[in-house]
Amino acid sequence: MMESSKGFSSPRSTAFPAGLRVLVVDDDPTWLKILEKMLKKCSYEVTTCGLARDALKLLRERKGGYDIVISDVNMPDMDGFKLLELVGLEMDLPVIMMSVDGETSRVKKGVQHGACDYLLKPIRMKELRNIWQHVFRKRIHEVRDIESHEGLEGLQVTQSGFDQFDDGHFFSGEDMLTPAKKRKDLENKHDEKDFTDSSSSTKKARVVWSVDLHQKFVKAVNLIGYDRKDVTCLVCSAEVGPKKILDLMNIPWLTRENVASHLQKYRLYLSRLQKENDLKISYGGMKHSDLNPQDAARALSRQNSINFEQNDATNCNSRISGNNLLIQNLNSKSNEINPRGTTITEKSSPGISHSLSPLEQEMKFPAIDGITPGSYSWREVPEIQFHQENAGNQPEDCFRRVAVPMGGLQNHVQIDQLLPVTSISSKAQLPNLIETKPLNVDYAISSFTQASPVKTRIDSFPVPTKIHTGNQQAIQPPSTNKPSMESQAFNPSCVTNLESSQRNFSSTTPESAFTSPDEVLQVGWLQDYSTCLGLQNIEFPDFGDPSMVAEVPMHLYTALKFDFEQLSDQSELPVINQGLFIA
DNA sequence: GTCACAATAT
DNA sequence: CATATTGTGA
Repeated sequence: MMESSKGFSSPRSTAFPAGLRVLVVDDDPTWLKILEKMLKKCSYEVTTCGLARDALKLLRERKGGYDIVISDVNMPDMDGFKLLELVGLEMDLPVIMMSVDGETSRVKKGVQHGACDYLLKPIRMKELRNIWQHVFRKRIHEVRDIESHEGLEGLQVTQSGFDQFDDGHFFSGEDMLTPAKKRKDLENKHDEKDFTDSSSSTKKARVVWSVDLHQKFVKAVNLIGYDRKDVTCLVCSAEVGPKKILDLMNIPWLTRENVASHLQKYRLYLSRLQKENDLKISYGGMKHSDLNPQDAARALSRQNSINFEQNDATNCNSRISGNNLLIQNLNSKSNEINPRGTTITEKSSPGISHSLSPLEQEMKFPAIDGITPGSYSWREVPEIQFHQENAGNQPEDCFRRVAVPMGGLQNHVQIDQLLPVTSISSKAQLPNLIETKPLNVDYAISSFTQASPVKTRIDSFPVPTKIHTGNQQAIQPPSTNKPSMESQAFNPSCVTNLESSQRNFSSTTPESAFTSPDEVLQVGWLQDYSTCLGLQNIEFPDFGDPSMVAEVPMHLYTALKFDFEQLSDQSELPVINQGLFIA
């Protein structure tokens, strides 16, 4: 820290870039001279060094005596990369590498291993003039890190995996396949613990509103307005505030802001639904205007807690079923349909004209909407799956198996930096596998395996008993990482169990249940809290994870869509209609 | 480029 | 606390 602070703070007199203390290392005296001259022209404070060894010595002796290092790659006494490594480990200074050739692999290597820049000789003034940016950038990161120092510790768990390179083998012969975009460095061991760590820990963990988490959220809301008749209303009313919800949810790591954000999204979602409903209704001819729906809802009275679920369930069905219908409606009755709130409105959809477009989109994807990563319907997942099962969709089947592993991964918090390469690869692979080789589950799984561990998500989802042995951790702080999931993920038995459990479920509740609107409602009801939630969590954990569901191939969605259309057709969600907020 | 989401700003 | 804006990943 000392070093960083003194950084450019010392030359207070001059504007920041000026006085930047640069250490230049190059075995070629000529270049050394040239660089020195150029750098001085930039008003930098220059120190030159013909030997990497000496440079290192200087750096060690005067910790914090330099702001940045510029080093040639090819040097007799020590490989430039080695110097880079040591500097990175010991003082975490920005290092710029340079060489005459721009061989890609070499540049790559330099950057991968922490060089903040790689310059090719001949070096021009303008390149040097700007090097201060690296110091500045680092500085900024430091500040950020300090500020957001909080709970991240636990999160860093998986970190880059690069951490333990401090021993010499840092640079093995070839390039490492994983481009560490940012150099994560070394432990702060050595005295100077500068919390600097600049590059890495920069990002904050994002809260992922998994189904599970959302359920807690909903529950909390219901608790607040127990006597309310209509949840939608409730949610949108002021008495529900984020603070209260947060308290009721009782999830330590969650912040009020998190809840507020989610609430906002949820409200938006509800309002959107309402609109859809209205449209549908009017289209259907039943001038809606009221009642039945309300009454029904009222009947639920004290169970309004359930309303939520109900609503959701219903909505979901309607939405799904509606697709085509709705769209048509829109076209004919474009009325007030101003789809979403202002925010979203702006997003006029492509091709389609006027106000319809936005809505159209919604309608178009509703089915997907719920499944889409991050979007998860507020509760319909299980049903969808259901139909899939019935449909006996091949790919689906496969998909499910593959997906299972992830079910346990429900994550509430996600660390951005980690995902990069791996997560991508896994995603890329899965779909293909599913589609092309439906039967080759093993293959899929295995490949998945490789990817998944890296995927850094914090597992916290109460996994189905059958699959996972009990749900030890209902909610847990981001800090916990569950290695267990890995093993679980690939345990074949999991798959089997899950499947059977699903079967059971299906037999219990025949698809017919979904045929009529009422029934839909009932089902939703039945399931309500204990049941519904239970089922969701226990029976269909895999579907609980949005990310996983996301892997479902498009055609599947399509298929589903149809199913639902037939099943619930005009079903109007009684409950939903209720005065959704604001209206 | 678009979209949804969550974070953050107002 | 509500709502608008921004940043980000897909």
